[in-house]
Amino acid sequence: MKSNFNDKQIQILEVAETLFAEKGFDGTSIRNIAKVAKINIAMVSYYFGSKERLLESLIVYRTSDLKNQLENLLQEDLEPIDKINKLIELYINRINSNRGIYRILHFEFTSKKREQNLQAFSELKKGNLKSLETIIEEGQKKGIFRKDVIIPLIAPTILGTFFHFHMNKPFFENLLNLKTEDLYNNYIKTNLTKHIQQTIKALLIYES
Amino acid sequence: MKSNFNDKQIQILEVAETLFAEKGFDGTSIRNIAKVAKINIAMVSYYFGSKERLLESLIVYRTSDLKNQLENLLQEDLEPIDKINKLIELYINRINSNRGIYRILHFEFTSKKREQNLQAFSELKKGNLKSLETIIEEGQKKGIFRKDVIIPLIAPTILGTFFHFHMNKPFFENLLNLKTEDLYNNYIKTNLTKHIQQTIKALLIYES
DNA sequence: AACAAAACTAAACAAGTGTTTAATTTAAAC
DNA sequence: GTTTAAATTAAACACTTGTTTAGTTTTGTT
Repeated sequence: MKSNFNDKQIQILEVAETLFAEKGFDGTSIRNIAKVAKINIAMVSYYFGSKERLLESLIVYRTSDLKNQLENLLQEDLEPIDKINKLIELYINRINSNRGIYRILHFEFTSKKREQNLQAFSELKKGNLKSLETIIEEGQKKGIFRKDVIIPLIAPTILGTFFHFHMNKPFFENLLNLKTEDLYNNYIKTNLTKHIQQTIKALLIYES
Repeated sequence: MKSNFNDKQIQILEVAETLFAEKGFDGTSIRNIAKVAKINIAMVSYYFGSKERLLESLIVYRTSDLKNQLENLLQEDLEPIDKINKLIELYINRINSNRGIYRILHFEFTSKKREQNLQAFSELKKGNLKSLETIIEEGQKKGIFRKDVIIPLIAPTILGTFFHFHMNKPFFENLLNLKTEDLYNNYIKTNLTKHIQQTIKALLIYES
């Protein structure tokens, strides 16, 4: 699918992404965006209509291909537990390399202020949940996964663990001695991902 | 410990808590607070000095007694796994009935804008982690808990799961048919808490 | 009752907000 | 090369922001 945005729009969107992620939607002004993107302040209204619509465009711009990635994973010929592990890796990787937009989604679309624009985002989440459900039910049929787990709560455990870690970045950088950005990213890719995989595996396979 | 705030200050703090939680710090104006609290707009500056200092005061006002609760739990005569379960219950309960301030902490103190005020909050987190560590090491010594878990990542799993659930409240209300506030709260107290306890137990006890 | 400190108020302040306007420059089409 | 549309601009718009000021009212103390 070709992007519907031209170069200038993309330039604005990416500056907006950084600033919204850093200082929040309300904490970022159009003049702020314009200055960093080196454009005139009227260009935001010209291209996107309003600040609010700029945010909507940003979400469309960033979340359009996750669905495909998940569907491809479902088709792969793997054991359920390996699919789960791959799904976790996919999620963490994707969110971690698109921190900006996910931080924004996490922040802006949970406040009462913007409940309306929620629908597209909600559909995305429902689709993701469906994928997870398919994999787990597959494992349950095969007798590998326990059946008394609450599937919709597994997503919060996967994503919540990552987010809570990342939201407290300065705290964990200090605690775990992750002095450079590389060390921090590496810790996420190895230890944190492993921890989440280990947790979900234990939850799904453990028999009391 | 007697509160350092007088009635009027507490009145302002509680209105600020609700509004900050609903619309964020930047999304809430002093005039907004003043209107809801039915006070003059100058009173915020008069009592707290500034909007920023009002936020600081709010955090002090709300997070002063968690430490004691945790220390009492540590002293109780319980099996490690029961202590863990009780700790999870304590956390969820507490955060759930103080949603406002924890939402604010979660939102405002993870952005670059307010990294300075982070210290007191960081100390609180370190203390909490220490408590969790004590319990888990006790279980490991007794041979009940596995030893290859990364303890600092367990807190993100507990708190992150709850937060991610709560941050997506409208989504889960819809998905799980929790039409009233009571149903939603009850789901947290029973199913969500159970899910987290089950997850952590599986993680700590599971042997591959 | 007289005084002083605290509590409270309306008004003003300077600065910043998102958006619109009208004019100008650039690019594309013929 | 002229015409037409798109892109870009500086300036202005009306409004909101956090904070301060200079009073007034209330409260407590002697």
